[in-house]
Amino acid sequence: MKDIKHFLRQNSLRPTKQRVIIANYLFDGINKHVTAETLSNKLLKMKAGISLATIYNTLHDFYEKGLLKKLMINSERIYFDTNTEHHHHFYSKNDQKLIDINVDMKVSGLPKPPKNKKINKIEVLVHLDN
Amino acid sequence: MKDIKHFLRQNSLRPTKQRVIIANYLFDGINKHVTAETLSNKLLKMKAGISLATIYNTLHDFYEKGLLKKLMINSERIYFDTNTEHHHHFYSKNDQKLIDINVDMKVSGLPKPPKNKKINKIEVLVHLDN
DNA sequence: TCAATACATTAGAATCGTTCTAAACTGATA
DNA sequence: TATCAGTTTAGAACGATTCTAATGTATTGA
Repeated sequence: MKDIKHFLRQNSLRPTKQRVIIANYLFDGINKHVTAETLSNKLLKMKAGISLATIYNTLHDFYEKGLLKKLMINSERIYFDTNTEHHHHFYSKNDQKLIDINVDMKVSGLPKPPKNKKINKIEVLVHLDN
Repeated sequence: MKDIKHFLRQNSLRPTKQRVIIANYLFDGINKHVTAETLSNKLLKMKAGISLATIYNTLHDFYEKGLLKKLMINSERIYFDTNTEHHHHFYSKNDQKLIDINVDMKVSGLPKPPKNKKINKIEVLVHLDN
């Protein structure tokens, strides 16, 4: 796709074959949460012969350009989120699945941060049963 | 310590030398956040010759008995928290340090959970700059 | 008290997600 | 279109964690 190439160039990323394929999938307008593994599986199904190393490289390249958000939900794998706006998540441990919470939420009763520290951002993770 | 042995027995854990040493350190009344690595370092300083395997085993044994909470803050290591009450955290990525938030906080504006799912718990992580 | 045994500890190997390496390849540029 | 910086790749390396299986120890019940 032309616009994906343009999009990559705009973000100082050479539109290589692999990056175009991955970007096309990730930025198709539907927000996604992927890990290197889930992305690899998806690409295998699409018969895009992209090596695991490139998948890792590309996710990190995109992350460094601010095209992806990194989520640290559990310590087993790193999730990348195509929704880079500040938002929160439902997390179902059972399904290993994340769901965006796109509504505004307020946290009240927050204590002062420790001396010399400033609050950067507040992350709310809503764990789901079942 | 007598009471630590008793405490371990109460939790169906044999009070072995290693478990007594580790429990004595972890449950000395001061809440702690440890990883296998930080605990290992601490024990090395105390010249308690406890193998890494035992440290992992013990942390998991304590966790399984509900004596520790597992925290998934970043994906590099697993944190164990001696404060097993429901509470939140400040997190300084810079210092790789966690600070308990023990006051009550309220989250408002939460959307309905997805169908057939129930909210288990809400975790608030306050990221600190600097 | 002591032998039997069930449970714990340990060193080192294995595992698994991720990163690194260095050689081959390719998009951009002049 | 030749050059070259940036990219891809297979496979090695890495680091946290788990496993293995041999050795050690707390508990039990006679």
